[in-house]
Amino acid sequence: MVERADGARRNPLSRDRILRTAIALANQSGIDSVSMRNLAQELGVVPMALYKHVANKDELLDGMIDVVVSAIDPPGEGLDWSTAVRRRILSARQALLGHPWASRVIESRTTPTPAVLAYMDSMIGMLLSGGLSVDLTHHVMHALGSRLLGFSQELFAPPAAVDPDASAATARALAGTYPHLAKVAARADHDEQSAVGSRCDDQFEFEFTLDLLLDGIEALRLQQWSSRPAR
Amino acid sequence: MVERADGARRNPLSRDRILRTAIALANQSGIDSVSMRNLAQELGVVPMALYKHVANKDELLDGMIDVVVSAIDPPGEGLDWSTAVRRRILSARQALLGHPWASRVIESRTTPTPAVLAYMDSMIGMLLSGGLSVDLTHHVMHALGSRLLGFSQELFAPPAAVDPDASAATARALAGTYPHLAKVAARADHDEQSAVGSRCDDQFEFEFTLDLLLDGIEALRLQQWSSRPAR
DNA sequence: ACCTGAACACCGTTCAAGT
DNA sequence: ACCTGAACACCGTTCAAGT
Repeated sequence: MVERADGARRNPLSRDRILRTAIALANQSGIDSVSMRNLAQELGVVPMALYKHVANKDELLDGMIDVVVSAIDPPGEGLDWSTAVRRRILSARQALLGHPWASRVIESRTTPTPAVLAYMDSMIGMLLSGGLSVDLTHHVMHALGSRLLGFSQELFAPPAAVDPDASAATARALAGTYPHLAKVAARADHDEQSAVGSRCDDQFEFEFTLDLLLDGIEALRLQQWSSRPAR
Repeated sequence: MVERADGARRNPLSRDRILRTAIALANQSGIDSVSMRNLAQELGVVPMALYKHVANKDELLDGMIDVVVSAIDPPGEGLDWSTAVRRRILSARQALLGHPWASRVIESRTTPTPAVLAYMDSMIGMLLSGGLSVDLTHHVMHALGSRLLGFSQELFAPPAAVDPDASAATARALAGTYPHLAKVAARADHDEQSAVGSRCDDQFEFEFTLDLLLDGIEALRLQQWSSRPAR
């Protein structure tokens, strides 16, 4: 048989190539299309070939997460704690924005991956060196929660692009059943002169909430707040 | 054939019975065990029998959510907005606490269910009648996000009960790689005199964050904050 | 020793055959 | 008209057979 330039030969399978292909596949076709079988086909190999580089699907998902999380900027230098944390969280948000599957996958893990642990450790370091007590830092980590990684924690995924006519009709119908909701949605729509798609400025909402939390935390730090009575 | 007391006869299949069984199954064995086939077996019917009462699995999940969300207390009367919202969110948290699968399922839906929409509408009503502007209310709904339904938005599920010896060993190992994390975790552990299981008081953390947000929002209301310049 | 096809135990859902 | 067994197109993973 002639030594033809088959993909496997020119581009041997590796954990790195598997992860990069899996991420590209998830970005393009959604996380549900990342099955071992489908991914193998994408790579031009038999499904079982993947199992030499990843133990199982969970390890594949962990690896995908670590690639994404590792792309978050390192802490900035010479900033007050609040600005430094703010910038880093916004960087995390940017890192995750191109990988809409990532937040769901991260949340589904029962055990944090190394890159996530390293990120959390670094974040805690920023808080401590910013003058927050160990006690306050602990509660702040809980309060920021998944927002640390840039999750918006909104309740619903942005509704896919909708037919304007249909959405106008349903909007009218909804206004009858959910008058308060319609009132707020109408206001938001009006301001952005969109039809009824209820397009919110996600970046604004994210920063609004983040600042609400950071400002509250800074106030607690200034008053030397503690979750336990001083002795 | 004798008229025997078979389950199907005494207890005919209905949408309600399907939903209640599905919820019980999810509570007991986890949401992954709620498959159409498994659920059917639990009910003593053939899988296809379910499809007469629910269109498909998505509709089943929507139904399960609505049952849980409908159990949240209605708004209290005669309270200031902040207290009323606080109580209701804590009630939502209680309602969801017995259904650990619910938050993940709610987040996985692309379209909100009727009960969730009704809850959100009611919450918006509470904010508006509490004196928040439509503009502020809009941003507050984003800021509270899934917390409105009692989600803690923590990053990782509580680690399942761990072997103390093993966890002590890994804790020492982790302390080397993640020193800041270990410092905060050790402090939290010490205070609760637990071993190294890192048992946090989830209720305290939830209320801490909720109050951080509500206090910040009340301050914005008092200063008549607006996301746009007054004209 | 390495690789992989077939198999196992699942899934949600369709569809045609049976009553 | 109603019900349901078999089938379809998947899944992650095991395992034994082939090289």
